[in-house]
Amino acid sequence: MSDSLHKPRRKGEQTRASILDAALDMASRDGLEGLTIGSLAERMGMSKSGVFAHFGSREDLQIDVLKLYHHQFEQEVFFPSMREPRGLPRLQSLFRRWVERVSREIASGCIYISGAVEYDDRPGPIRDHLAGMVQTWQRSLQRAARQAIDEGHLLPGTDAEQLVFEMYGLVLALHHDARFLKSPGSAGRAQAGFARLIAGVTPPGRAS
Amino acid sequence: MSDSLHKPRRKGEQTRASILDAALDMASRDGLEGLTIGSLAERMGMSKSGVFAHFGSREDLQIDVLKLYHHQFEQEVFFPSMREPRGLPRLQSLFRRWVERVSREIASGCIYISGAVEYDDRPGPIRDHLAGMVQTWQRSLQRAARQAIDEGHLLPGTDAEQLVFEMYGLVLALHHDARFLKSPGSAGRAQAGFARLIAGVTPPGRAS
DNA sequence: GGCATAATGGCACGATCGTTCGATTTCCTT
DNA sequence: AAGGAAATCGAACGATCGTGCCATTATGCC
Repeated sequence: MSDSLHKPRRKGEQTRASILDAALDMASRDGLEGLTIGSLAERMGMSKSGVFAHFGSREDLQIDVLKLYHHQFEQEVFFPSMREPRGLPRLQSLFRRWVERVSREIASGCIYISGAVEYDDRPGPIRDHLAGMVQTWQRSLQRAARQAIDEGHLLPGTDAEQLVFEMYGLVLALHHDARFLKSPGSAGRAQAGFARLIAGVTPPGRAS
Repeated sequence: MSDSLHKPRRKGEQTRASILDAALDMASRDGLEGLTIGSLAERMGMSKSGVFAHFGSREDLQIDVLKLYHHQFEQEVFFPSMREPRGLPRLQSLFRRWVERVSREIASGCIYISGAVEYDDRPGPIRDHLAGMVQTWQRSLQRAARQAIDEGHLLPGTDAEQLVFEMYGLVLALHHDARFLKSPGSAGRAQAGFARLIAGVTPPGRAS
């Protein structure tokens, strides 16, 4: 489970890593703002100050959780898709892996999505980090879409930003319906929506 | 501003109504869970207990805020659209007024959307009320979509639930990009996405 | 204009929060 | 094995939260 394959020279570093793992899990469930040092310490079987000592402040802890989430997201969604051939295959892989990850996260929750609501009106370093990560992700999708257009996989004149806007909407709807409304089949709906979205901007005569 | 056109016989009723107005505004900004009796009292220029006395508990206050929001949403989006001719015009009116309302709410926020994230893993009466309202709204959209199919405005075999899933996604993306990322032009993207969505399930040869 | 009643304020309680500080235990190196 | 550094604990602080209780003020009817 632990994503820390770094050298655990000191013991404190590996406890810190396992604290971060637990914090990420709790923040996925209750939101970054719902992450509390007391409950985190209780889950770790440590004292509050023992946990606290590993991070300069709660805000630093939250930011570290954010960075860990970003790292996992990259490893699971972004990098594997970048090994797909550029153009439509890569764009499709990005979306498919994204949907698969969010679907698997239904029991816990996606921090990019919950964080967007938690920090949409709460300025500060956490919001800045989060917004930067989300924008990075959206720009990656836009770049893949533009490449698909350049490769001739999608119709010329296709609006890449509009495409990504609607892709993001499909994942948001998936997260909303599956996690909040507990509605089954949402992942399929997201995939179906994406298929129709792509079909609308694909030159005639192609196989998926 | 006050949505209470009810007879303010007692004075307490109208202060209660103005408290609710302020509470709705604050909850739109900071979320239902961020709504605090202390700050609400400060904004009203009252004591905490003075505010508290109007509601049996904070939870009751939150639920009343929810009901007020639901009422306003109905008045502004649902009822006016129901006066449109059944079928595609009504469905389009529902979406257009919905987008317009969420666009106007960008400075404050949509409680249906923020609440979905806040209460996706927090059982209780608030979640139950909220989920009921959202499901009611989705079912209204589905009914309008089915009627549009029955009227022949949309292709037979169109999946109404899939249509509403994607409509909801467009509004979620609008809320996300506009409110969190402060990205301009999101309302236009939502409208464009809806136009494309409808065009895909419309029989050939029609004017909007 | 008095009087019952409603509306509001003042104050305190207990819980929880992030954070600090000093003592104490555990680790790692030589 | 010993000693210094790192890690952890225990207790407390101040702030904020929702809530209960009782006194006080304002309201509206006869």
